[in-house]
Amino acid sequence: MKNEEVAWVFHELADLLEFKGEDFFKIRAYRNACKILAGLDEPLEEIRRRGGLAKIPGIGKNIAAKIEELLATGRLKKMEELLKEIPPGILEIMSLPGIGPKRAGLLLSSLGISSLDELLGAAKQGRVRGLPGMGGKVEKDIIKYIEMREDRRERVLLVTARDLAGEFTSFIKKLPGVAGVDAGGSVRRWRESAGDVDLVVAAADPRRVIEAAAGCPLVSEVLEVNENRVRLQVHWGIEVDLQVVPENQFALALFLNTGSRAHLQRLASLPAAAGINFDPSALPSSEFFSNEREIYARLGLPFIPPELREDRGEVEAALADRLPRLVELGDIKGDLHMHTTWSDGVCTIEQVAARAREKGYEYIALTDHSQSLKIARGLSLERLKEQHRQIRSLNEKMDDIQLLTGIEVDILPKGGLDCPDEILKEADLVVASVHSAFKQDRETMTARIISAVENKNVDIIGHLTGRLIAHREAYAVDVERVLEAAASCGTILEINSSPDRLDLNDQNAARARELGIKMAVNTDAHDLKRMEEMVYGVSVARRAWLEPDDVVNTMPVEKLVKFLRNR
DNA sequence: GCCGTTTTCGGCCCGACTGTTTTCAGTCG
Repeated sequence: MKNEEVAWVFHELADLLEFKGEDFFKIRAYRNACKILAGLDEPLEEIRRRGGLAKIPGIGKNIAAKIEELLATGRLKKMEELLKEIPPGILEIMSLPGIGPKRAGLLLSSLGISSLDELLGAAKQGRVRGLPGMGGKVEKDIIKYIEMREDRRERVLLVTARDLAGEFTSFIKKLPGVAGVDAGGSVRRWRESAGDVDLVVAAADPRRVIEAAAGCPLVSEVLEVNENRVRLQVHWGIEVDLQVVPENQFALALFLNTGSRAHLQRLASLPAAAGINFDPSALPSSEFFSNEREIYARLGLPFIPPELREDRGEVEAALADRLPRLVELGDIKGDLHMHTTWSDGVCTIEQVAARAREKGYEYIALTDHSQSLKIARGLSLERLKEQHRQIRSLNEKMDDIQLLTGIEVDILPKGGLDCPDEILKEADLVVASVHSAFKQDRETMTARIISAVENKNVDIIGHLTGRLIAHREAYAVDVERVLEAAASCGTILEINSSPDRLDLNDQNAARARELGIKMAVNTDAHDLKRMEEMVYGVSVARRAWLEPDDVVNTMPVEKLVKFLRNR
């Protein structure tokens, strides 16, 4: 079992216990374990082998034993017992915004509702309003959120699609007769979510590859087969579309498969495109290309990176030879938004710094939460000062990486920041973000965020819109007005790399670039594993046409420090 | 359920918002 799968069991266990009304602290211990396990960068199997499970901070004897059981049997007795008394649909109901254990319990006991379908039906018949504590608004929200979920059921986060593409690719690669395999489609263009995973395989014998692929342990069902394509349902709730082509058609197939449709249509309209069939079903073609560069050259164009292939002006830019030199992961020299055990992170400053050094970063900023965010153990002013003292003293001991003192300060509901200016002034770097009162009206929220943009001590605005992809809408905020304010104040905007945030998104980041705003691509990591998510933020930057100069954390350390000081 | 140099029990633990109320329960981050 993978770490994430084990972590997920504890997440569900916590939900079930919450439904039962068990002890708050016990539930919190499970939730905490879930967070810790998901953040480990060593496989649990290995930790178990050397008997280290109970030594993980936050994992005690009981949870360690449950992990053992899961790794050994793939099951958890306690979980199975709970599921005997609680219908599994309850977990889905509880995951709706505004529905917690109490309301889920009430729905079950008074209306016998134990699935989203039943709940939707009851809400539409107006049977939910009238239950104690639930009125028309709750009922309307229930309908809204369930329908929203159904709309999105077909798509998964990019990170999930990429993980799946990776696993499937390595399975296919090992098959005999396979000369190459790569993912196309939205996965290759790094769109924020994907409807399926498109794989292109180079092999002489399609039937053999298709048969073997259908036997991959990830596959739950074969949906459709023809002579060189197969559509497979995978256990992760997503489909894989596999196309097998002869090796000399691979580049063209991957190109056509990558899309987007709009990009291909735009290319097809070029005079130089005469003779090329842009319909993927026209393969095999009579023209051969050994790579995509040759295809673009044949069209009279320089290579266009997949992230740009959206028909947002990239073809015109290519024709004029004015494609951007896109920022790359290798350009990133540090991470400016990270959490440690001082607030809600699971690693110490030393652990984070050591990993950053391994990654070749020149600097990192430690930005733990501010005092108001109690749930994240936000730092009191005293603790903040103490942390900054520790960072400075650690800094003196390390000559190959610079640790910047920082804070992620809350932007308070009424505007203003959760930390006095004289203290913010002392920090090397200040990220300001909204973490409360998400439902304020557009005017209030916009003014609130602009108040932070205009504060001279704020360097970066964190995750500007607060959206969680497929889970929570952005706050009602007039992004354009905030961007204008940021442009005029010189405030940096964050591209948060967390795969469920990606906030700014590509379109907002592109607009910010037009306005001359500098951006910072940050992970907001709470553990070592999430430090690896930088690549997702970089992908947003690339889709937004950002060059290294647009991104402040491509600067070498001296330049960055000077830049921050002179802002 | 976890933790501990004040250590094997007792502490961990918050405030704001929302929709429903007419004084508050439930949810959330």
